[in-house]
Amino acid sequence: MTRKSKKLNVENGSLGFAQHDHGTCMSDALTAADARCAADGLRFTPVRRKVLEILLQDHRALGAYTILDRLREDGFGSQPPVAYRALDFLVTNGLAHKIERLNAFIACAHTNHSHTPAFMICRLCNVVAEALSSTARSALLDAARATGFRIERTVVEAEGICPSCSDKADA
Amino acid sequence: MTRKSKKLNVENGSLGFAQHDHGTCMSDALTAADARCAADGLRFTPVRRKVLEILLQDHRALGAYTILDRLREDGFGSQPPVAYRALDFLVTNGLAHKIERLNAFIACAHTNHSHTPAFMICRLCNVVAEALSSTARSALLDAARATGFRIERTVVEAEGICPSCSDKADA
DNA sequence: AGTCTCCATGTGATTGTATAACATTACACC
DNA sequence: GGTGTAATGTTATACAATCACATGGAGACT
Repeated sequence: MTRKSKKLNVENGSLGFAQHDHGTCMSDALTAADARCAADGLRFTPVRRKVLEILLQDHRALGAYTILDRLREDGFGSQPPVAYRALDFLVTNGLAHKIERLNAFIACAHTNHSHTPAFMICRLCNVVAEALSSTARSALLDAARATGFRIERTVVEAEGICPSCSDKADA
Repeated sequence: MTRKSKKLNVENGSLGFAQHDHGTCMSDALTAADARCAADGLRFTPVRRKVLEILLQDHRALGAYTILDRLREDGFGSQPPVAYRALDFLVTNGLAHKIERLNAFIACAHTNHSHTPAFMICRLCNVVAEALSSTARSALLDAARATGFRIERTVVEAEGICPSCSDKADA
């Protein structure tokens, strides 16, 4: 119910909650996406690539209209469907995820594995970390099986305080 | 958004997708809410009570504007904040939950326990079942502890096909 | 070559979701 | 009564998502 700041912004690249080499992280992800699309016969068009680049630039979740603003700056179409269609492509093909809690999107951090991700969202700095949570999912599957519910998709998101913000608060 | 086509009365039990006596279910929940608010010194005002009644009437998740329409029919304020503030009160005090996947709200099915709920959402009939999934939560907690992340809230939602719709499809 | 089709993109408009900001009223308490 | 706080009313707007339709380009095919 609480919405933090208007537009989500960047300060330093942080994947998960650890520092990393952002340059290679980004180019690696892009080449992986290239390979993946080539292998599966998917068209990795300029808009789609650009949106993925935007998402990779900071590891925070970005709202569709923030993405749209950046697309416009780079000369792409400026109407909502441009962003939403690209995002839909990326999400459908596992290159990005939607964070339902924030109505926002983030680049996938584990492009290689097919996975059902879980997210940890820091409500102070807006960093989002992606975890591979097969355990949480199997727990859900058990609960579902008991009632005969057939799961097709799962949303697992935790909101709280990341280690870095926790340290700052202690100081 | 939320479809209303189907119908009203019985469909979803407190756990799983069983039938139940909706009349007593509803009045029980309301008296429980009364007691809870009295005990905690919370003001269960007419708008808040009305919104909870609306949510209890069907066990589907309702969008804020659907709720707002019904409030208007009953002579309450008709602007968005009226609904959102009441919903915020109900969610904050555990009398209702927000389904992030649907941007919609549902009455709590386990008012007595303090719990971290998990939901199963049928994408065909829109019924939402609330499960008490301590297991899924503990799995998340483990993942969080490993990174030093401090969880304050969790969102666990599964989307799929409920038993009832599954049976219809087989027929 | 041509042209056909599919898919992606561009654009304008609209609907749905949520909050900001500020005025006013109801209530508890001294 | 007066004062402080919580709740409500109201206007306006920001943000999220989709519809509908027009355009254009890449590949397939003859």
